[in-house]
Amino acid sequence: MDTGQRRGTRVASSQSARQVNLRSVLRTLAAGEADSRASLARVTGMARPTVTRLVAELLDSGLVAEVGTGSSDGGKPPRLLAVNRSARQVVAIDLSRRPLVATLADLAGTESARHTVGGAHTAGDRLVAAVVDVVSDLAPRATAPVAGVGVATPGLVTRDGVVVEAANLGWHDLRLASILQERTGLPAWVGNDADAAALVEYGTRAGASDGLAVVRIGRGVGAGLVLAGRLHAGARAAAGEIGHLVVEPGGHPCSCGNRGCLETVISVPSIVGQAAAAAGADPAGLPWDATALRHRLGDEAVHAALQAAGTRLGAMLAHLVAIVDVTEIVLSLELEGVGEEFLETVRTTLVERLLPIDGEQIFVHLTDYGPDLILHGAHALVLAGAFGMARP
Amino acid sequence: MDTGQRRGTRVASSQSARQVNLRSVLRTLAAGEADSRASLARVTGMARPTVTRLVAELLDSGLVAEVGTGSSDGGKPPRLLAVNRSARQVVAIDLSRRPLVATLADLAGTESARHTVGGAHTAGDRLVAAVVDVVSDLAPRATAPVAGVGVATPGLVTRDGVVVEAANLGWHDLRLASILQERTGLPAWVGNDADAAALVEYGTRAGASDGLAVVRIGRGVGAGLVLAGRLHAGARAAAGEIGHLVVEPGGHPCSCGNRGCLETVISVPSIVGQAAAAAGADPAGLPWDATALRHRLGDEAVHAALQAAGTRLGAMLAHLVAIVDVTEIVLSLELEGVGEEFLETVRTTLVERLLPIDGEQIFVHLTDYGPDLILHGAHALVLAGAFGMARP
DNA sequence: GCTGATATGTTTCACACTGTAACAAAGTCT
DNA sequence: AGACTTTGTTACAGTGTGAAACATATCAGC
Repeated sequence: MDTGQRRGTRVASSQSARQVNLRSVLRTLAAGEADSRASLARVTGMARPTVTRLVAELLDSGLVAEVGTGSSDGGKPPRLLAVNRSARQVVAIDLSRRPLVATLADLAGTESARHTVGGAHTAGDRLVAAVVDVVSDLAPRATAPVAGVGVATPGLVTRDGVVVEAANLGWHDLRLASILQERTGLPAWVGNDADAAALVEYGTRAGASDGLAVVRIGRGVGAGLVLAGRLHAGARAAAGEIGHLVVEPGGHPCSCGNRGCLETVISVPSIVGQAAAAAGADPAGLPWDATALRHRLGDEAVHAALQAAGTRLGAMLAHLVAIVDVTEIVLSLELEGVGEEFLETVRTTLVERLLPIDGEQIFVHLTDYGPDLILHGAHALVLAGAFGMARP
Repeated sequence: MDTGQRRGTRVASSQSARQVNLRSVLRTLAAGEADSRASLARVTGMARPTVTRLVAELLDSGLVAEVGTGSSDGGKPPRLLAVNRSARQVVAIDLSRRPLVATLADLAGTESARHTVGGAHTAGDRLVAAVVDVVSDLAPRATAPVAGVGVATPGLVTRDGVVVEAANLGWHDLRLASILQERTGLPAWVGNDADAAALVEYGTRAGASDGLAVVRIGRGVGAGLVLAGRLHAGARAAAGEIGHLVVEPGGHPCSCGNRGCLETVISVPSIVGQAAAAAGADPAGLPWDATALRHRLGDEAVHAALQAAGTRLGAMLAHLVAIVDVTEIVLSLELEGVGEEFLETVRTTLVERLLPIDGEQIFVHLTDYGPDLILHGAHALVLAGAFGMARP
């Protein structure tokens, strides 16, 4: 299959057309939009013999299996097809956490191994080596062919897997995808952490017809966008880098040198800090857990801090919706114990800031993946790159 | 050629592959990236015989012509090829102005006829009829085959040419592209006015590698986005509809019922109104011309109003850049006589609101097309739809 | 001025893929 | 049981690309 992550003029030959059709069949099957050769032909618009041939190749490779016979509809009963999710395995790596987390899983995301490696401050070449090592360790344990390696990392990442800038990891213009491919012999896909998160949410959220945004709020703040069914990285791979957008000129100082960046208002340390300040407590060492904070600082202080953050987030999301027109927004909040109340604050502000009709159609949720969101995103990078599959 | 404006699973056959390659050749030639069969083969990656065949078809259709012989580079000299911009004509219609403006022009945009038709309040079915009429009037005057009709309209427009909502024109869920195609017999492309503007600016701005935003400021405010080389319409065709985003909660009342919408701060009527208020004058009947306003209201009042609008616009653009990461922004301001000073205010705010490195790489210009920007956009809709040509 | 080298453009042919038509297979309905 | 329907396959024609060889036209060097 295609190793993905190239750009530029691509020639259309009969062979490349075949790849397109092959992916189309696999994607349609994976999405559950068809379950037999005949229904595949109807859904994809291809002729039945063509589908037969493509399915034959997928059966050969093991990616698809015949799983029984369907009920007849007045004629010969169809032979049911399904993607064999255990036919390949995937190495997924989440570099947004330190130590990094890596898993070996099948196509459905069922884990068979998990590693957490590296000190909290491993960076630069040593981090590259650590990544290569963990792949070299996990890949041989696979009980099925390994489809590839997916890496989700903070920082700016181009479509072809070059980490333009990841200050915290000490990486600049690092051709990570190529390096991994060379040193591990496996195809590799590298993406920004929020982008990867957006990809996996896009694949699993029913409502996300062709657009979705994921907003990650942890130490920093970042967003990932799927627009028109594709990851949107931006001209400089900086799309969704909203953490250091100044939303309160003259506000609190930020690590970047400016004042009033979004991160100074809605990052988890900021929220915790606000709550501590309201309660007159020392912010240091406080847990990233709203329930625990309420016990220590009192309901009111925590509530006020969350209100402030939710309002600011809602205003930012209103801008996001007005500009790119996504209808699904998924939040990944590293502050535990935050629920519906916070979401309501966000939604209320969002609606207030948009035209009434506009705001009503926007859905804001919390992610269902919890802290493993990015890891699943790394997994989804491989699915999308190697098979064109949006859903796991 | 393809009538464009469809969506969904598209089958890849050898014939569709040929269309892709044919467009690739034409686009490469139109962009000036190649000028002979051999150079086309190099740039597009196709084999020389393939290029010869495709070029033969383009020569047959008259779209491309042999324009001479190039200088030899140690071998047989190449036979130079060029797109024949007078081989086709295009009907372009701008519905953002009342009365509407329609032109007949060749592919380069050279006009051979121009009509302004309809009263200032023509709407609904009568406006549809007026559009059909103007096409029926212009098309027969063409001295070359008409490639199609391009319509740029305010409101929400889907990719397949359905006007979902255009309140001022009295249109709701109007399948305008299909209607025009049926009643005029010509292929038609319909797009949002700001989107069309973005398309033509994208085609002609050298700096816009793969992303660009056009922000239109007139009676209302709207933006058009080209992302990753494609028009971005959004999930509900509402991308770039930033006019009624609330940026000053509790601010001035807006026609939409809310308060503090962006339009209440930076639309031309708002700017004029602000200047009038500062000078203690009656805003009614004032001209949309900064120079004239300075004479009537004094430098200071106009300067202050422009400063306020420029600052607010800069803040909005900072959000735009942080979210979608475009590096080129083109402004279309219907207030005459506004120049570099205003742009500097916008740029300064933009840079202040972004990370220093980020802001430096963003280019903000005024459009060079003046009031005909949207008309050229409508023209570009046809070029893009019928030929896949980004540049006129 | 002739010869070899070089780049352009065309012809010929093999190869790959899709779609149509016809057919076999395995059910349902009357 | 026989007609009908739907599924899946086989055979073949049509269309398109690419590789190799070839014709063509110029430059460079002797």
